[in-house]
Amino acid sequence: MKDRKTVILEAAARVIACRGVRGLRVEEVAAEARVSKALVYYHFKDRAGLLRRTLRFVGDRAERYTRGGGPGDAAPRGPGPGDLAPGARVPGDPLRELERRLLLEFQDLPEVRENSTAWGELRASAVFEPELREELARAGREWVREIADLLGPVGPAVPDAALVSAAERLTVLVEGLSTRWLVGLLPAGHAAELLRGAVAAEAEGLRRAAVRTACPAA
Amino acid sequence: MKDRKTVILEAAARVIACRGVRGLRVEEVAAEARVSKALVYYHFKDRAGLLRRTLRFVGDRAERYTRGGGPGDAAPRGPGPGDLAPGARVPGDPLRELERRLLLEFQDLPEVRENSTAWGELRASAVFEPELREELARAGREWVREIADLLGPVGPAVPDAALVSAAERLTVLVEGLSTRWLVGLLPAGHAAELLRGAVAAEAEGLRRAAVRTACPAA
DNA sequence: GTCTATAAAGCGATAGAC
DNA sequence: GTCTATCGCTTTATAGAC
Repeated sequence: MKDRKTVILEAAARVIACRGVRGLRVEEVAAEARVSKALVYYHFKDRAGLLRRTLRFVGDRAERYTRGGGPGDAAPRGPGPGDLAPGARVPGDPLRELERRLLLEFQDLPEVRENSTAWGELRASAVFEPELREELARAGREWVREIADLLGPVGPAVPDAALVSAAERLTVLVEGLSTRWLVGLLPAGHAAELLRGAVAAEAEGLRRAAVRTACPAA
Repeated sequence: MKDRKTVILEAAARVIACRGVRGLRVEEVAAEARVSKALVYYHFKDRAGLLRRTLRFVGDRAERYTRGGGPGDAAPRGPGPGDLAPGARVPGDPLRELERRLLLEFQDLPEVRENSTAWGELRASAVFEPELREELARAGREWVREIADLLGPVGPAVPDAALVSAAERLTVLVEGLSTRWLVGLLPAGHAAELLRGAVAAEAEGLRRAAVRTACPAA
């Protein structure tokens, strides 16, 4: 049972996806949600409030499709092999699992495009609006932590700092590729290929680091 | 002898650096340049014209500090070893030269910040404004080509496609790191460290690719 | 909670004098 | 080329009825 407030948030997400944060007009959101302008102000106080809540709303959705899981999710049906038992972590190559996870950002689904666009806008806007930075930083840390954990199994005894550095590079790269993909400068297939190359390069680097840690003499 | 037109362009670059492309107000540019609003319209026709010319102006400046060169330049005094004879290409390790080149984007100079900010805005805006894409694509291709050429010397007989892929990843990474740096989420030192790690990982990957090309049996 | 109507402000753009 | 003054549209935000 969707209340009007949620309807407005979904509408705002769609508007941001095609006009950008700074192109968002309260009136257009109201029209998209089929409510009056005044109702938007009633629920969200002002334009800035609407923006804040929409960004959080979008962030919550991203967690849903990102960690495959709960019922009712938009099934993250990656480009990989066939389906998996629900909830089962992919057993095979941990690198493949990591790739699959990162490639979710390039699914051509409306929800994914909306989320990627909104996050791109958030990043870009944060350069000029300091109050957006904390949320951005928090989301970034979680995202890096998740990827670092997925990187762990590539080899035994890799120092955590190295995992985090590699994860930081990979997440930054995914963000950049995502922007280019959204702009239309980079087909999803090419983005995927570049990403796989980076994953391979980072994994190789980590294995070498592990060797140096294990036997510093080498 | 700066004419008013140039003064206005410089003012516009500063305004973009602290308000963003989409936060730019013609009136603020006029005030920053200490001229009347009408004069801005006289020289640039309308807001869009001002934006176009400012972006080109900023792009030209970037080439100046990026390829070290002509007289009167802001000397690109990197964090590396001491000065070099003017015009001399660094002779030593080609990887160091590449790193130096990429690290120029993190110099804490007003001009560099302004340029990075403006390009970040251009990228972000292009998601919603298709007419910006061509210039973005052209600049991107040149930048990738330059980095690919710098990557060439890491090993003999590396296929060009591999160089281009690595260069694409590195440029995307630099853009992403630059954004985080501008936002204040990432100190320049940490950005430099991550970048060095990526350069090392990519170089190692290229060397392995070269080996596979040379003796496919391996 | 939701609407219609309207106030108030912001901002791009132009007219016309010098 | 440069200024002052102003027009007119767009957009945010509020008042007040239901």
